Amino acid sequence: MRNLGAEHANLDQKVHQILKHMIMDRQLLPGEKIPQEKIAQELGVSRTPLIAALKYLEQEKLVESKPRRGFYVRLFSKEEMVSIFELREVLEGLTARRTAQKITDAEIETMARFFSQFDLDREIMDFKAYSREDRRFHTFITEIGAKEFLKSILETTNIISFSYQLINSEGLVRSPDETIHEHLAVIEAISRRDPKAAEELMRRHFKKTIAALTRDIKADEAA
Amino acid sequence: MRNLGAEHANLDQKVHQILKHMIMDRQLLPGEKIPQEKIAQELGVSRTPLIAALKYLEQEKLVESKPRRGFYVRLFSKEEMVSIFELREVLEGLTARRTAQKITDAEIETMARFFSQFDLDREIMDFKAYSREDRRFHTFITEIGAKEFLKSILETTNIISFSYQLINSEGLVRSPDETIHEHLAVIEAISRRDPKAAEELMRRHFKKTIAALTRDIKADEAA
DNA sequence: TTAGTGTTTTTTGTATTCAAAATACATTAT
DNA sequence: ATAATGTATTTTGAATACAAAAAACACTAA
Repeated sequence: MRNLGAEHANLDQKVHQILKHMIMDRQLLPGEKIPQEKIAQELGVSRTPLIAALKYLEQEKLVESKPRRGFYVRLFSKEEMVSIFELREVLEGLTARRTAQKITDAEIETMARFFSQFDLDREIMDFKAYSREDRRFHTFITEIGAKEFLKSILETTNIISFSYQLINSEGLVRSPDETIHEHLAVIEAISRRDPKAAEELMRRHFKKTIAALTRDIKADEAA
Repeated sequence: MRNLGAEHANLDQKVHQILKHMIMDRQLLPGEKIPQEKIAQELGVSRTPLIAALKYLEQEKLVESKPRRGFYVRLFSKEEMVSIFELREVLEGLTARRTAQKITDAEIETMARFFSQFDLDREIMDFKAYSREDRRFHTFITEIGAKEFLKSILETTNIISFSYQLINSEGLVRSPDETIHEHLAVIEAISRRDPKAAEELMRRHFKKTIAALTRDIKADEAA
């Protein structure tokens, strides 16, 4: 194999992205061991950048290293999912606050179009489309309100909750008909440039999701 | 050199810890380039685990990699310090809430002894001791209230604020005589097992610090 | 002097190598 | 058959090797 060594600046970031997608797309299943030599060959790189990428993922908690045994795709329990949503509650609350402080008029216009494809009077059937819009919305807010540190944390917590959809097929904990109103309320508060309300509403949105998750867990335990 | 390779399970975690301390203790100064070969030799390891450790630190934002140029100790501006304290506000707020929910009686007793060495009627002169107690307190709360993900994020934001002392020699933004009452209020709320108050008071504590920091920045700009 | 150019040295990113550990496999004894 | 033991294979963690890029240095020409 040719020595790519000095030609590329960042082979491990590339590998990192690929692995992340493999986990998100469930090509690598939770609990599974990651075969280093095999994947390295598939990607046409040596184990060096692959291991670097795996260590990134380890810090992002998407992967776990058992010393002398290798890397395994991480498995999250429902309890851990609750912790992750609690984190998102405070982090995205902060993001919403900051966004309300610094959003531009043009951005407010763009934001107004989010969720407009969905009719409030009719039951939302297309979960996939709604889930996608949900992500787009949270990403949009993040882009405006979060600086790099917060952004990188949010990115990984988001990926975690979306890639480990324990609840239903599209990673939604609650029904769109319930959450769309909360989303619109957040949008409205940000448009008003009301940081306090934006943070409060975003947190309430997550708190409800956490409550739903907790209920699910209790139901499981009863069963 | 002896091949430690297969004897140790985790050389890079060890190197990571050492580097972290070198940054905290200002043996490596912000902006400085990290000489890989030199440090590797000092620690008696090869560049492999050192680079792995540097990549950990990169994700923690303590270090920054300029492609093809090497790793540099990260430099934070006052504005970025504000962002970091905003993060701590919401994260430690969450931690305080969780701690109030699950603290044991024994832990409450231990917690009651925090800051007891300081006399409320007398001006606190020993900044170093106070700073140490401050850290101990935040670490104590974290141990109880934060699960792994939150814990690891808190650890790095803490290190950043304490290692980049822009304000005064011990990394304190405000005077102990001011903050000790806030600390005691948080302790009291947690002892009462009042999650809401604990979170609220912890956040208020940080909000005041952020306000002080912001004032400093404005004063700088005027000068 | 100073700017520009060529040359040497150092450092970087990645591949390769290697000993030790873990695992898989086979063989024998029960 | 099943368990216990020994042997071969694979995989891991880390050192080393090496080509290309960057930095340091030296020399010449304005």
